[in-house]
Amino acid sequence: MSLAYALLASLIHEPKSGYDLAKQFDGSVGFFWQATHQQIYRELTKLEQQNWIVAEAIAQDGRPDKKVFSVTDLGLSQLKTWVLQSTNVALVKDEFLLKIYAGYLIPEDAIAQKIQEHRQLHQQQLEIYQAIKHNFFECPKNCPPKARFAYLTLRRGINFEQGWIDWCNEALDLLQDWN
Amino acid sequence: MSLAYALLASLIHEPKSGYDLAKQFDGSVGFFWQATHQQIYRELTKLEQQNWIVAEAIAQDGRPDKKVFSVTDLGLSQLKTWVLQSTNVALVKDEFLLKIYAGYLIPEDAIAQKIQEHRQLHQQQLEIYQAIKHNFFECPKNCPPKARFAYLTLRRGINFEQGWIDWCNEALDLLQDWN
DNA sequence: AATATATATTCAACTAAGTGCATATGTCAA
DNA sequence: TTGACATATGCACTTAGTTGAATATATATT
Repeated sequence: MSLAYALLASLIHEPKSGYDLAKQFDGSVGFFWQATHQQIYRELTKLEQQNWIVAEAIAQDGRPDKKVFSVTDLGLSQLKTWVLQSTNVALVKDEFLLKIYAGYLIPEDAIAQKIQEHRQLHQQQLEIYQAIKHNFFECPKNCPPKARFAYLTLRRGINFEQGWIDWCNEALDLLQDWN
Repeated sequence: MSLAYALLASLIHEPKSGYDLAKQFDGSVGFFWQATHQQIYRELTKLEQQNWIVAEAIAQDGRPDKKVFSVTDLGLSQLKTWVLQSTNVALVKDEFLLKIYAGYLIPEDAIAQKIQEHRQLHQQQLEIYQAIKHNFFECPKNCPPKARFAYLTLRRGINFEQGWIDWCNEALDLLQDWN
């Protein structure tokens, strides 16, 4: 359902093939929406039938042909309508928190180790975001509007990862404190 | 897949009926895992067949009978095994961020309003979490281990909501600044 | 007396999403 | 010259999740 709009948002940013979309949408939309290539090709077929997007066959020398999709006027107006609609807060579905909740069932050093591993994963993601920030958004004020809004989502990514790291540190302190 | 373990984690905390589980699992697991009552009853049937849980029929005066499920030894060991397994970082799927990403397509005051609405929703959730904290976790050090781990998940909820509120404030400032 | 709300469970049908495999073409390196 | 990797797309199957309704009992409200 939202996948359609995620694809439109990515394609309007810049036209691309299903293959390109599958590679994490473009390393940008992919941070807050993902889908397998199966889902993407299926959805693209649907969107093309509805005339929300059009395909252009591009012959490539060497590589197989690709179909580059662009958003139509109809697709653009559908996307705008959707963006303006009210949005519910996304539900959190997090296996890790489920495991923390049941953490009293396993040895304490095992749970501490899990938290440390988790912190490292978020640390890595934070570094990715910070690299993007320094490479592309040194001065977001000078960026065109399109990039500014992408920057806002990046800020949320940084905020999110830092939040996890802070929580991991706090949780490890509390575990120690409780001993 | 994880639903099974979410149910086990909730049932081991305290045995309950499908109906109880459906009411947001118990206002606790429900903050980081959700399912409809359909999904829950279906999964409970499966878990009972596998002998991971057992049902006890409770006759109630007035109300219809209910089946109260408890986790078996087999179920407990399965849950423990699962908790110890490695966990990937949960993928973020967030419609709101998708809309922010495409925010340059709509008028700026419309997007600012969306951010304000979003901030209010997170503010409300934060207040819920803080009320739980003050009512049940005034002194988590004195709580039994089971409650301590629930407290850790609550801390993450507070951290998460505060993170969103901070981001909303920052985003609104940036939008103003860019004008 | 009728309506709404809450408890408690289940069936059927559907859509969305994910896994695995199949099929092409071509590059590059061992 | 075989094997690994990257591009590029698609089908079939399975599982996960949603929607809508049906069934049953009891309390509270209007």
